[in-house]
Amino acid sequence: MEEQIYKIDNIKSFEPVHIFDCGQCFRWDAQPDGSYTGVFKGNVMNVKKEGNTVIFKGICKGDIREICIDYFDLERNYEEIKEQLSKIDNNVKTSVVYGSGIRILNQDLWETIISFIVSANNNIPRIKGIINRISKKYGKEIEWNGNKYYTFPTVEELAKASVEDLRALGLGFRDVRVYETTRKILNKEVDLKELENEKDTEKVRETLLTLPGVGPKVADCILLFSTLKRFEVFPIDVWVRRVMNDLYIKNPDETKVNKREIEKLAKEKYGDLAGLAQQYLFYWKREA
DNA sequence: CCACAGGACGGCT
DNA sequence: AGCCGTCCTGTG
Repeated sequence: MEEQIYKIDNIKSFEPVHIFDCGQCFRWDAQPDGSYTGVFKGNVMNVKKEGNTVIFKGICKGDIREICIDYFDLERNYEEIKEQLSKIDNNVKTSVVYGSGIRILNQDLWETIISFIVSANNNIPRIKGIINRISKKYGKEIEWNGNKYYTFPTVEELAKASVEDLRALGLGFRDVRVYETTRKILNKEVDLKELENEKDTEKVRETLLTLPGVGPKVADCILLFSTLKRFEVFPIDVWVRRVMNDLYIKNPDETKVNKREIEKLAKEKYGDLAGLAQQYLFYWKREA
């Protein structure tokens, strides 16, 4: 396949470091020149920002422009979203300025499910290592500029892995969860196509929760960070709990803060933009 | 040696 | 329902 290039001048609300380091994805790596290279949906791509221009370059399965518009959520008006969020309070306003170039990626549902099952009680370097090893062993190889990249395996490809195979890749106790979830999706006990067409968010969440390894937090991450694109959900992890407690609740012991209290607060304050608010707050608090 | 990391799960009250 | 110990592994 031929390399393609797509360039956007005068782009707004697009900062590679914000997008790839705000915790939504695991397959993008910073390059020595400050650009990022990643593999998604069978494509290999490099993203570089020079001034107000973004250059997308890569080996794509279709038209690079259409692929980027979809994956990087380019048709959504983040300027307007940030303006709305800034009106809520000064905390959110500060976080929005801090992570002004964040965008929520349109990631493959299947890959997002497995990735966030792997993320449970885990740290980012190790999560990335595990997903890379899974891809190298069960995905397809793509060569570009003398480097080899590996697509995230399809359901059928990953179904070839036994529990022992997964354990050998370093998944730890998550091996059985990934194995069983793969089986459930393979035999259509959970049909991902149907899930993508389901309008009712609560129904989608309930279905996700039937997958081994998918609890409340992982389900919300899948709802927000995949093609399901539910911007109203508010994934609560230790960092978000910490932020919400520091900013609003102010309980001396943050581990005692009730999760439902945080959910209620997020819904009241952020409404349908709760997921986006979560991303700005998370990035702000974790980096600063 | 120990704590901890972007939780889930099962077995208790 | 809520609480709590345990689950693999690498890093400090």
